[in-house]
Amino acid sequence: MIVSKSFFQRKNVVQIAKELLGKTIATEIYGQVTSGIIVETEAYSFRERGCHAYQNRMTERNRVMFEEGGVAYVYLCYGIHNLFNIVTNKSDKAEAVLIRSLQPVQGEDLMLERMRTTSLKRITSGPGKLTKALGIDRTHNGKDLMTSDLWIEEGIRVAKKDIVAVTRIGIDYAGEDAKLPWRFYLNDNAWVSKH
DNA sequence: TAGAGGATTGAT
DNA sequence: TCAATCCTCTAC
Repeated sequence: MIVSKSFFQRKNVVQIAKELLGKTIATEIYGQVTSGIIVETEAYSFRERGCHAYQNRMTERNRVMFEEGGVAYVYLCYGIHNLFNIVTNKSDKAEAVLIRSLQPVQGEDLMLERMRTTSLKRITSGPGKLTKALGIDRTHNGKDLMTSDLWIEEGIRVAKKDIVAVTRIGIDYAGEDAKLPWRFYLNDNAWVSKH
């Protein structure tokens, strides 16, 4: 079952980041489906410095963060990697959840081909890697997540005790906000990004 | 319009 | 520990 817009348009981005663990993200490109279970996420809000939209600063890049929840925010990081976020909350409340790691479910062969490797190990364990494995790039920026080529589905049930909350990665510049425990992952899951 | 740097990754 | 790599943002 596809996750509906109302799920993403709720106010609490941290809660949504937690609840996304266990759900499935899928793409269909040239008729070929690849998908994976979300095992690691991070929350971002206009209220804190780690966020591109901190203090409601809108730029050409982060414009879609100000749209209604349920669309994709994809941007290029370090000139090399596409990072995939799900925009949440109502319009003009710029919040999003970064998807950091997946556990492959469907289309493994195609993922291996895209990653130019023969081992499934760690193939989607990292925000830059999972976009490449699923074929997500900036052409998906602003796309509605209920469409036929990029969507979120219900997945596995996750127990609260299996969710670990820690600080986010790569936002040292955010000062005190870098200490927020807004990164979530499934305990003991082999597909979580290393760090 | 130039210059700096980044929500990363993989090799050394 | 460091380079790859290029787009975005800021300041001039």
